[in-house]
Amino acid sequence: MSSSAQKKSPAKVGRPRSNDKEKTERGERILNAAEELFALHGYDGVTLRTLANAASVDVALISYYFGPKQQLFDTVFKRRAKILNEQRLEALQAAKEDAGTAAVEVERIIEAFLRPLEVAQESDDEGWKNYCALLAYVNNSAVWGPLLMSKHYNELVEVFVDALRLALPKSSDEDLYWCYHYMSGAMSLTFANTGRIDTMSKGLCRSDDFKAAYDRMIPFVAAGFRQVCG
Amino acid sequence: MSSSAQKKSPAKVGRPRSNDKEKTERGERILNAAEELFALHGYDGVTLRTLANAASVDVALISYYFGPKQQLFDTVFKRRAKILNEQRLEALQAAKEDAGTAAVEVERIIEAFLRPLEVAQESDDEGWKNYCALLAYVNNSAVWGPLLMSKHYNELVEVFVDALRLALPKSSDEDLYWCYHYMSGAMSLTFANTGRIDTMSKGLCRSDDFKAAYDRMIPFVAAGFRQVCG
DNA sequence: ATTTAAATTCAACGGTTGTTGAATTGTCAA
DNA sequence: TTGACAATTCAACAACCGTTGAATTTAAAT
Repeated sequence: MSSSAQKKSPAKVGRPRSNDKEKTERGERILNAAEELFALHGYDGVTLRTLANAASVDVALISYYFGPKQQLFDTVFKRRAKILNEQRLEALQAAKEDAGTAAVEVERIIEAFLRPLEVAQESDDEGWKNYCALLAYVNNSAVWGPLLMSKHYNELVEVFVDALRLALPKSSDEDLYWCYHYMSGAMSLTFANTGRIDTMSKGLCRSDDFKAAYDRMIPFVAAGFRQVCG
Repeated sequence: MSSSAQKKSPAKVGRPRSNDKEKTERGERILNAAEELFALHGYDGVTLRTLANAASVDVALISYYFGPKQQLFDTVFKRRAKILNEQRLEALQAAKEDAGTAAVEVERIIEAFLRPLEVAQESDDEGWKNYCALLAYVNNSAVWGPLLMSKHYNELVEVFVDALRLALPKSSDEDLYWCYHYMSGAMSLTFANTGRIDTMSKGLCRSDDFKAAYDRMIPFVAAGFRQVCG
């Protein structure tokens, strides 16, 4: 009889046959698992071996595909940023067209900014929920935030602040950016999905009731903008 | 000639003379450095050796004083929670006394909840700024949040939600808790002090201009509460 | 049919991790 | 004075870290 305590499958070496392909490719599986684990434990809380295990892949394959760990993190973060920005810009564009020559209302702008995130978090693709949690981590990190957020989201912010400036003509830019900051914070904590509101409210509210979260968040934020920037 | 590349001081072994005592005791120095490093890099991003170096202390001393790493983290988080809660409850109590038999106004409640944090962040004791950043980290972490936030801050939350319920008698508890959640998020991102608003606003706003942050945050949040819970 | 390249596993590398035990030096009470 | 104990350093532990090179198998190109 062979060696005892044999835990893993035989694991054949070499390039695999192309006919026995898996449902999701290995590269994608690594990114999905990385998304989830980085969001949950942060950059330093995830080891490549844990990740490899979660993705059912050999450790060395991660480096082979994505280079050093930092570069993998970058790739994960970048992956969904483009899609998200497009959806939000599209929503803002639609609001602009509805408004015609008039300035878009504050509520509509906030709606265009936030609602796509509800859609993402409620998506069948579980990965979107993980990505949002990752976004929360990066946004709140003094190490990653300044690099990654600016690089991938500053352009979007400019467009929305421009729209808000038109909707709130009496406001100063200083007021506008601070209010944007509060909105960003409220959004981030919703992303983080920590389950804290569940225990706080003794089960009355649920962290993953995204409809409830965004239906209230949009009027909350809009009223805040009007108050400070009106 | 002795060994070259001698970097550290001689480092005498054994208990030090009690007359050559340092300005801040070693135990306290460890906690201060831990506060700063954990806030900046998260739990897994800090090694005990880095910490020991930052606190000018031998690695083994950390375990000697505070036990395993997790326990140290707990101790750091716990240290300032009590003081902070007391100051906020005091502020709320003062507002209640001003109001007499009437319910306290929303603005005053939010003020009592948030203003002590501005005071803390502006304190001469740099440690308070670090603690706030740590609070942001814990609050946004799905790993630490549920444990530590509930343990040390749930009682305070109850008191403030009770006050808000009185100030907004038409509101449902569900609305109240969600609005509290948005406030908590806006506050957390301000704590995090990532410097992102600086680059976003091209230098117009500064992350560490706490007066500017809280002077706008209080009316922003109050208006949000009124809108959703009015 | 041969060669080249891609995809994979395995084993190892030097370095780092949290933690502990032994040794050392000082304090303080008996 | 002695003895218990507190505070500190040092050295070492096994485990784990990210990364790389060699070997192997298959696919694709010539």
